[in-house]
Amino acid sequence: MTATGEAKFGKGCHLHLIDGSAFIFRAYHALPPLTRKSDGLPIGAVAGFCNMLHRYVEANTGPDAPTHVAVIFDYSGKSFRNDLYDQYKANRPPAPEDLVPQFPLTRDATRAFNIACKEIEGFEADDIIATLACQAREAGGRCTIISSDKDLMQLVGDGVEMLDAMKNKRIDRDGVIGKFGVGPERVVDVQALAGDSVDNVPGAPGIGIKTAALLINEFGDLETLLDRAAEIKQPKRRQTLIENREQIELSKTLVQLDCEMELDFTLESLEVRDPVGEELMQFLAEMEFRTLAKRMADQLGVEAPVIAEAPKSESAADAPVALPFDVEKYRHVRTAFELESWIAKAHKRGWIAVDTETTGLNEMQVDLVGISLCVEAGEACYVPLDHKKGDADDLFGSDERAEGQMDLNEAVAMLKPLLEDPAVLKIFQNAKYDCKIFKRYGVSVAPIDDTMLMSYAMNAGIHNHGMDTLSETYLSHKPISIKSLLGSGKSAITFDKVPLDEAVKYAAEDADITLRLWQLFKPQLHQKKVTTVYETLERPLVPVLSEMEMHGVLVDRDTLSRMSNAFAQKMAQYEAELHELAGKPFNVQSPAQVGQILFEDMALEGGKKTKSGQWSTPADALEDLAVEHEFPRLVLDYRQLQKLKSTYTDSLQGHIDPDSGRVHTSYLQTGANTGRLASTDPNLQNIPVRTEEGRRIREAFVAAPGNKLVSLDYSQIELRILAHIADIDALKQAFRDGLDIHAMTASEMFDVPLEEMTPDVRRKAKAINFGVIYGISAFGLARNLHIPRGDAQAFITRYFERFPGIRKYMDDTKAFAKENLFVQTLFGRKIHMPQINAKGPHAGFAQRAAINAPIQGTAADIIRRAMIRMPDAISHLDGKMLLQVHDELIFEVPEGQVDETIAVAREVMQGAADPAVKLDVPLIVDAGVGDNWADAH
DNA sequence: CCTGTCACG
DNA sequence: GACGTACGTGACAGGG
Repeated sequence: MTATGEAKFGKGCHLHLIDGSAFIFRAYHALPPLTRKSDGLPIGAVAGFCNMLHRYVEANTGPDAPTHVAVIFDYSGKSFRNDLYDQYKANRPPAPEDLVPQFPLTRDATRAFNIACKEIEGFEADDIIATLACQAREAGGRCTIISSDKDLMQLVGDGVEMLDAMKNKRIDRDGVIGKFGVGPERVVDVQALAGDSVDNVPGAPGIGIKTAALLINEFGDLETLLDRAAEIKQPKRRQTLIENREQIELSKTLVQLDCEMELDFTLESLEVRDPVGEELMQFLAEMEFRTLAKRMADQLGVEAPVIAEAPKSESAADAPVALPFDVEKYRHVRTAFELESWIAKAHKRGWIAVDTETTGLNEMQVDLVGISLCVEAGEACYVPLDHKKGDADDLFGSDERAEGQMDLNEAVAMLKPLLEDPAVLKIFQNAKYDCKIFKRYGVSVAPIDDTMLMSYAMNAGIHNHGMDTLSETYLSHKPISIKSLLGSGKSAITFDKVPLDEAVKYAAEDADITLRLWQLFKPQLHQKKVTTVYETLERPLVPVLSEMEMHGVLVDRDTLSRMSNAFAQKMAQYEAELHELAGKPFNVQSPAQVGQILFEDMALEGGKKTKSGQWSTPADALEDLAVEHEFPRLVLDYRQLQKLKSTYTDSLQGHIDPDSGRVHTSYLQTGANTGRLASTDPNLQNIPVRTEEGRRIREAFVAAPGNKLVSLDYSQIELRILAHIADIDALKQAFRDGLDIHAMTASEMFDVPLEEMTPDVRRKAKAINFGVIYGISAFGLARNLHIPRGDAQAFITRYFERFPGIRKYMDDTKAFAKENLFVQTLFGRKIHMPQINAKGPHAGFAQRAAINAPIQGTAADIIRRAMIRMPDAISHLDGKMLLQVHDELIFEVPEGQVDETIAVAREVMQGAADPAVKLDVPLIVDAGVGDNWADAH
């Protein structure tokens, strides 16, 4: 646009009138709830508004460019129409909270672009537009109204046209007739009759645009129609028009635009002006619109302003002011027709947040109850599929299906193509759970994103990653608690018994939250530099773990049952002996009672109390007493059996799935801050191995007939990583030479040649090696080795003399943690250490954790990489990866494929760091084979 | 629901 | 100078 000089508006002039409110609302709904980085001011609508203005200016430079332009706004508050009819626009919901502060900013934006900006108290934008359009027409010029508001159609004709900027469609006289069935001059008549539910214009009840147009065309105009209403043949219509004459006439005054307003400016003053570079830049800089500022600066040939990157904020206090949550807006999808529109929306958008509701938490057993979906923040639905009828009289509920539900199979069949569509991203909170459920219903969901894993990649060590925590921390919104729906304890119900209206709110909210978290987290992954961690270590692990868990491991119930009986017998025997020794019956399982007998009745020395004032009786304390007394020895033996029986032989039987006959653990991908997995329900990562009696429990973990269990484990992986990270030449060389690393350490420390090494010296060195990994302390080492603290300190001092690089690593790591509040693995995983600068007794704790985390975490990353590559690597074989125990992978393999599987899997594991990290030490994997886990290990 | 204890890497 | 300490997990029992 170029300035044309001051001249009278007239023939050859072309006025553009932009409906500002329409721009604002379109901008608001088109963009996510963006906020100004520096202070959290919502600016999404302003950003969209500016982009639209910019696009508008760009599009209007040709020969048909406007000579005059103005953006017209509604004056906030009531207009003269409210004086005529107090219900006018009364059912309009108030503007969204985060939009309100943006209204004045859009005026500023308009002025910054050097475009005339007009609003007048007591009038709506439409009236100003009408007045200006009429003036332009009378002066012999043209006028284009940029709006899609149908109220403005009454102005079209004689050089006035409308332009729907969204669809880039011009509306002329014919367009109006197409829409209203009458010419522009009669549009008010039709509107007066048809009314408008959006603006709350009453009109004539029962008469819509079609009928209104018919009547107006028959009678010519509204006044004639009302005067001759008695002639109308249809009795209903006749009666309506006669009875509602006053209301219809009022409606006409409401829809009739005012063309004769007094304006305090002239058409000429609206002449197109070029933007003033400095003013525009100042505004864009204030708003912190970097991209647009740069683009406009280039176009105008001025310097782009420097806009400082605001410090990244993480707490709820400066979280973005988002769209408020409104459970009333969530939809209950009852029919295939309705579901279809949500599916179409997802295809169009390219992503969808999904959440499943089920009858429980065990993915292998529970039934699907419903599915919630969300494509746009604040717009979510729930598709109930198998809810039961609530029945207040029946304590046990009813098995009858509730009304208002789609058929489950039909819904799943409709969703399957979407959930499997490689072009549509499916967003979950804890994807593994939902993917396993869908898998059981024949749907293989892909590709996925997972807000829980995103949070874990970004914030491990800062908070947990459950939906409640994430929602409260980042969205400042406390979700509906599942407890409030299900209750707790014995009287808890399952989700299929939850009334549909409550279920809709809860379930849809979960999908809404998931989508909003995703919108927030996705760009943050880059900012926090953990995209690679998320993309290569977290997301691809989901399908791998899903498959392992669903496959499960075969556990022999009879073996466990026999062991339980044997344990029970022995325990009864021990218990009798203990009661005898105590001289009275007591509960052996109660540490308090055991402590009382030991330290009060028997008056043994050295008893310590716990924080809560009870006698403390941990195993190592009893171990010391057991040297001289029978009672503590028996308590220890009893406790061991009790542990084995209750935690393993008894409870594992309860975890055998009745359908598969196998045990399906669940891995928590975000359970350990270091990157390790955790295993629950049951925990298969702590099956006994250290004692002979405990190890026999592993005999119950067996291979299916014709198969073997194969175990592959990394040898000394953490020490190898320490040697690499701390860059200790002697250790690295020892690993390259395949030496016994503990013996080598002992040799270095105690000046004993390798060939003269005694087991006891080696044992001490081994303890020190582990101590180093854990962030060694004299106290810890002393306790572990049962030696005086002074001796332990001497060992440590000696160790650091021999391996000064280790001390340097420890100091450097601590310093890095204190400076950055996190430490990192070799693969870029961040483990946050918020306590690292704490004073007092916590200080040492956090420092040792900081030393350990990069080592443990790097090992965890390596085995994750191996697991992610494993399914493809062994896809030509029939064996399956079943379990992971931190440095060990367990497979079930057909007998004939054992050797080949070991060869392939070993290769994958030993090469798992490549090519991302080139380790200075080799990774070595040991393998074992057997009919059960005890033999395979 | 919290604490103590103990199983694993 | 005293304090309290090996790192990371989960499950179970007892006891309020």
